[in-house]
Amino acid sequence: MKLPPANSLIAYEAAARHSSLTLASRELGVTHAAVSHQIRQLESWLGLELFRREGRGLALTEEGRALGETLTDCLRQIETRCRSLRRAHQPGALTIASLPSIASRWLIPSLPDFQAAHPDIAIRVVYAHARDTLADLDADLAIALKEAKDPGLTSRRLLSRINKPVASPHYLARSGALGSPSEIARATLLHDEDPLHWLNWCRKAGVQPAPSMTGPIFQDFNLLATAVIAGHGVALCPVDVFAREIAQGDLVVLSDISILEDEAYHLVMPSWLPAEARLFADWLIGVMKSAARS
Amino acid sequence: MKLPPANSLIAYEAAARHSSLTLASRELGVTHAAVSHQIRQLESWLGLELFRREGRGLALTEEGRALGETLTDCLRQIETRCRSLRRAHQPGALTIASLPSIASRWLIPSLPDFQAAHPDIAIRVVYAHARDTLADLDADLAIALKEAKDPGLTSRRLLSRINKPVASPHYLARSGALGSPSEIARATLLHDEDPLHWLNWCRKAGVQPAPSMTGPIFQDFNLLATAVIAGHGVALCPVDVFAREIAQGDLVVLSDISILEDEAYHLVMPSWLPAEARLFADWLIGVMKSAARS
DNA sequence: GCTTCATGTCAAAAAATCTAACAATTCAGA
DNA sequence: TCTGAATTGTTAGATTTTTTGACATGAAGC
Repeated sequence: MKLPPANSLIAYEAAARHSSLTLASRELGVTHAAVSHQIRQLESWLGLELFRREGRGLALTEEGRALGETLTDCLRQIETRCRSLRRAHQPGALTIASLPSIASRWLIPSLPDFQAAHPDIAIRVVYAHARDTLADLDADLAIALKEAKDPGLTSRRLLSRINKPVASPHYLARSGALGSPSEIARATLLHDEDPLHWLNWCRKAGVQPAPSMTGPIFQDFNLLATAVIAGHGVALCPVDVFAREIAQGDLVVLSDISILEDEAYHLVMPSWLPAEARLFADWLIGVMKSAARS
Repeated sequence: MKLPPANSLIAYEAAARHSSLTLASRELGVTHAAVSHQIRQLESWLGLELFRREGRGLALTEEGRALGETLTDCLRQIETRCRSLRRAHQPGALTIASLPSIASRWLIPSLPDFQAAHPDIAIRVVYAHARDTLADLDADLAIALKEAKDPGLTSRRLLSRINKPVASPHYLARSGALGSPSEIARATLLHDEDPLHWLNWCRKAGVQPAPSMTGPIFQDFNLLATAVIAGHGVALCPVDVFAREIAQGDLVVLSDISILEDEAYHLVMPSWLPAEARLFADWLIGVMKSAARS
């Protein structure tokens, strides 16, 4: 294998990603002069221009863009691998990043079972948001909405994200039965961060959204969950996530008209996993499977 | 992005690939001590052992193997990209590595058309063997038997490799018509490097291979081609490669019993191509397509 | 036209990498 | 069991590379 000087590749990758020597130098913790040198070195090794210097600011050439993409891809992959190895060495410590909904409804309640079976593995759970990637989170495993396409990462489907309107029996007792979409649309609608969800549902159900569309908006999904279980109104919830509450009659599904039926919750992890993490991943998938059966 | 020292990764990759510091140091053109240093550095950055030192020789730990694989993959990808960029800069010079059969039957005969349309692009054709990879060949494009699975490489199917028995009209005039498999099996069989091909064909046709199975063996496919056209005997040839000769009656297909019907010739290239190379690739695919139609 | 921001350049300083020589270990064969 | 060849480990010092800091240059915005 005959590669350009490795450090020049690192420097170039950062510079290409930022389209800026200054930002790259800041990221790398060196001066801009150092980055400039490294890039010169790479350019002279390749015998071509990677940037067009345009006074203030850099513009990537076509070749530069191509190289930058490859480098970003590959380095990110290497970074992911190094991270997971590094953590793997902390014996028996495991960090799981999870969307709040799955964390509070599935992960935390089931965790004691896992702990009982593997008391030597220390589990740490951190919140993840929909946009976070595994690398950002500094976690061994992530529960996310999107499958990872990055090579070096593997995804396993956990639960469907299919959303239907649900309410508590208490609320229904007060409001009267909500049989039809138009009755639902006139109820107190509880929103998560994205008010478009109810709007989409109404459109799909073919009903006019009522003025009360401007119901309470809950930043955290778990606040919404608490509110709907407490009987504050009707919420659009992923029914698989609330399978237990629905089975026990604490929540009632009001309609089979659904949104987000094509999305799903996924477990995202590096393709190579240390033993503890693999153990945990298999266990979690098992929990979800048996839950889906029941 | 937070990566270990880049040079230590390069050194480790080579050491892991060879399972040897000495071989790695030779590849990198440094002393073994230097490689040893780099690997120590990487190990201490990661906080784990990558090798178990076993007296003479190294044994990779599980973590070491995992990291080594990722690194080899990624670095190879980067190398391919750098190579193609480097060559891209040689203005208008294009190297095509081709299997001898395609080179002499399709590439060389069609090349004048391309040259006429693009007189400024200098084409260099080199021989490739079935086992060579694009990176080994130092070429912009390769015509090979296998699709490239390496990310960063793209493959396009060119021609089927389906092989059938063919002979020249002269030979048939001398030998009499060869209508049945058993008659073919008793003819003078011309072999390429792999005598198993005729054996497989006989098995498929349900006939006993004759003692004359020990016919002439031609190292280079083009020698075989010359021999069969000159009327020396019957050869198993990829009919698509000889489409022109067959259409003009210089070769006659003796049977529809075929071997290698699932294999194909492919054009293998980096996913990103300089303009000239892309031009050539599109042209070549066009030539093959129009040939297949006629 | 002046200021600001970003990159380019250079020599000197700092840091890293590498080498050379020797030690230690293993393996194969005498 | 001994010996020699092959391989890795270790160290201090030499070498090379990288980085810095200070200043220069050029473009965009006011």
